[in-house]
Amino acid sequence: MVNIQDVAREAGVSVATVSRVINGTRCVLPETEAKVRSAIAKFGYQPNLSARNLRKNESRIILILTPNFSNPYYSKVLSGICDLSRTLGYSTLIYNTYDSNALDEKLVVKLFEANRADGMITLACNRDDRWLEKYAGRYAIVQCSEYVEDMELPHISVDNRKAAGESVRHLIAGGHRRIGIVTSSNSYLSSANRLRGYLDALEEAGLPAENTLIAYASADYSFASGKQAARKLLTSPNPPSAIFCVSDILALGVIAEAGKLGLKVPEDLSVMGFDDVDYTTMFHPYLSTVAVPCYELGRGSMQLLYDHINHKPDAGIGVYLPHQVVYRETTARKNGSGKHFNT
Amino acid sequence: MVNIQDVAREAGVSVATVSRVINGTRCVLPETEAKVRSAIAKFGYQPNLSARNLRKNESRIILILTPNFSNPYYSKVLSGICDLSRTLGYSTLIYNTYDSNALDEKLVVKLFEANRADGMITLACNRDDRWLEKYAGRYAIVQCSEYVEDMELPHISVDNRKAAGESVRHLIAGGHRRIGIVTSSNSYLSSANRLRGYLDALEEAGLPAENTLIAYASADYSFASGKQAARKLLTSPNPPSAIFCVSDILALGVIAEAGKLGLKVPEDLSVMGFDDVDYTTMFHPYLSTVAVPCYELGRGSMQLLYDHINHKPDAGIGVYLPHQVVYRETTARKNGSGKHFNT
DNA sequence: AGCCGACATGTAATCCATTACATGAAGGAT
DNA sequence: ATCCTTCATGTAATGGATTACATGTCGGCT
Repeated sequence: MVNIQDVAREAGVSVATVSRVINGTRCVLPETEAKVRSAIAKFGYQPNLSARNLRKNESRIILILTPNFSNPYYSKVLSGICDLSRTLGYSTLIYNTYDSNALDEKLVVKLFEANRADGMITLACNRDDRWLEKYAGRYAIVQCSEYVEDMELPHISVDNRKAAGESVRHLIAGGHRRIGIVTSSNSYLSSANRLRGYLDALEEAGLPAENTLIAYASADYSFASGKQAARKLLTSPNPPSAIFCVSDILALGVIAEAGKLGLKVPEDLSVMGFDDVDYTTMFHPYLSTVAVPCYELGRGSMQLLYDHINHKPDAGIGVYLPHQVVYRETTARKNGSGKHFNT
Repeated sequence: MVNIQDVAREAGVSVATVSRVINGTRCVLPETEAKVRSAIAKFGYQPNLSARNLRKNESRIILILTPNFSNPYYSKVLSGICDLSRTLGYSTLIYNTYDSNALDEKLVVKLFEANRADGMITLACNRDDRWLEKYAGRYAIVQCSEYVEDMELPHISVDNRKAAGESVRHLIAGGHRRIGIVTSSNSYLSSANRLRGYLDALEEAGLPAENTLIAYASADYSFASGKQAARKLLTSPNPPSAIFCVSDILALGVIAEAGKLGLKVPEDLSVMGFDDVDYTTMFHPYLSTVAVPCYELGRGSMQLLYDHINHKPDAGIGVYLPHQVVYRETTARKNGSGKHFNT
C-alpha cells in the first residue's frame, strides 16, 4: 500500500508538505501543490485513516444505538442520521440493541475508550439508563426520540404527551366514551408520555381511567403483540369503541385482530396509530395517526451531535420538533355514519 | 486517556507483557497475568483501536453497500449480516447507494485504501459494475442477492430464475393465459433473472411473450411505482388476469391499484410477489409470494466474507440458498371459485 | 561443573500521518 | 550593507499497540 512517504518522494518534497496539501493548510506554493496533487493522483493515494485517527485522537465515526433497524420508524430516522453524517464527513456504526431493554454500558464505554467513536446517538435509551449522565462531559452523546428526563444530556424528540392528548381528544370529540390504549411494556419515555397524554385527555373530559382499558403489548412494537393486546381489550366485558395505539405497527395489529373478531374499522371500532410510517397508506382503511418527522429527527440529532463534538456553544440540550395529527380512515364518530371525520 | 504504558507501569511489567495478556499469546506466568488483569480492570483500560489497526493493518470494520436500508427486504438481510459480524468481532459500516444505479467505485476504493474497511458486502451491485473484478484479489468483496455474472467474485443468492419460473408455472396451472409481469427498470441481475424465469414458464406453456404484458416500474421498488405499472397493464386493451411482481412492495402497489380500478383480488386478478417481507401477512388478502431467506442470506454473506478475509481455502465462490414459493390469498384459478389454490 | 534448551519477559523497531519547531531564502527597511 | 520579517518547506517527535529479537533464569543432562 502506498503511503505518504512514497508520495513525498515522487513529488520531490517532504512528507510535511504532502500532509499540508492534503489537509488544506495554507503556506504551500501553487506549483508545489500541483506536484503533490499529481503524485497523489498517480498513485491513487489515500491517507491511512488508522494513522490519522491515532495522531488526531479522533475516529470520524459515530455510533448509533437503535432497538431494531428493521422497524420502519427507526430505519427512517437512521436514514436522516446517515445522510447528514455522510455530508459532514462521518461514518456511522449502527448497533441493534434488540430487546435487551437497556443500553449496554460496557459496550458503549468500550467503543469510546477504544477510540472507535467520536460520538453517539441513541434511539434506544430508557428510564433506567441514568448511567449515561456519568459520561455527559466526557463523551458526545445525543438522545433521539427517547431520552431520560431531568438529565443534562442533549436530546431531540416530538412532544409525545401533547400529541397523544390531541389524538385522544379527537376521539372524545367524536363521541367516544370508552377509549382503550395499546401501549408497550418497555421502559421508553415515549410510551410513558403517550400514556400520560391519553390520561390527560381522559381526565379533562371527566372520563375515568380504567385499568381494563389499558393494554400493554410486548416491548418490541410488533404486529403480533398488537393483535394480542387488541384481543384482551376487545373481548373484555365492556370493550372500548376506540383504541389509541402508541405505534402504527401496533395499530395495524389491532385492526387485524378487530377484523378477526368480526368488528369493522372504523364503523365498529376507531383506531389511531402513532408515527405515520409508510405502511399507513398502503392498505384501506388508511390509518389515522400522528405524523412524526422521522427523517428530520434523524438529521436533527446528527446536527446536534456534530455541534457538541465541535463544542459549538449554542448547541441545544432539548430540541422538540413539531408533529401533526392526521385523520384518515380508521377513525369515525361513535354510532355515526361510519365515515371518518375532522373536528 | 489511559494507555498500555500506564497499565504496564501499574502492573510492574513491560508493555509487551500487557499486550501478550490482552491478545492471549501464551508464555505469560499466571501470577503475571493476574497482575496485568487487575491493572487493566483498575483503569478500565481499552486498547486504542486506531493504534492496533495501524500496526496490524486491519480495521475490523466491514463495509456494506445497500440500495436503501429502509426497504424491509434489505433491512432483514442487514440484520443477518450485522448479527453475525458482531459475533465475529467486526463492526459494520452501512452505506445507502439510493438510486445511483451503480456502485461508487471511488468511494469503495477510498475506503479500502484508507484502511477503513477489511472487506465489503454489496447488496447493490448490478450488471454494469464489472469494475469490481479489478479488485477481486486485492480486496475481500462478497456480493449478496445481486451479483455480476461470469465474474470471479464470491456471491450468495437464491435461484431467481427458477423461483420466478415456479411462480408463473403455478399461475399457468391455475388456468391463466394472459400473465403480466411488473419488473423494475434497474440493472439488477435479480430483476433480469426473474424476468427470464417468467419468460421460461411462458415459453414452456407455449404462451406468447407480449410486450404489453411486461411493465417496468421505476428502479426503487416503491409502492407508488407498483401502482403506476399496474395501471398501465390493467388499462390496456387486453389486460392480464394474473400479474407476477419482482418484489412484494410492487405487488402491494399492484393490489392497491387493482382495487382502485374496481378489480377484486384474487377473484378478478391474481397477484404474486417476491421476497416475503413481513408486510405480506398483515393485511388481507395475504400475499402469495416467493419466500426468500433474507436473514440467512445476510448471515451467509458475512460468513463467506469472513472466510475470504481469512483466506479459508474452501470458501465458495457461488452459494445458492433455497427459496420457497408460498401460495396464500392473492392467487386463484382463472374464472374459478375465487378461492386460492395449491397445485 | 559446564553447557544447552525452554521459557518468561524486556527492549526497541515498526505501522503512518500530523505538527511543533527549525531552517533557509527572499524581500523590505534603515 | 545589514538586519529583520515573512513565508515555504524540511526535520523529527509524537500518538499507542504489536512483535521480532534480545536477555536472563532455571532445570536437566553429561
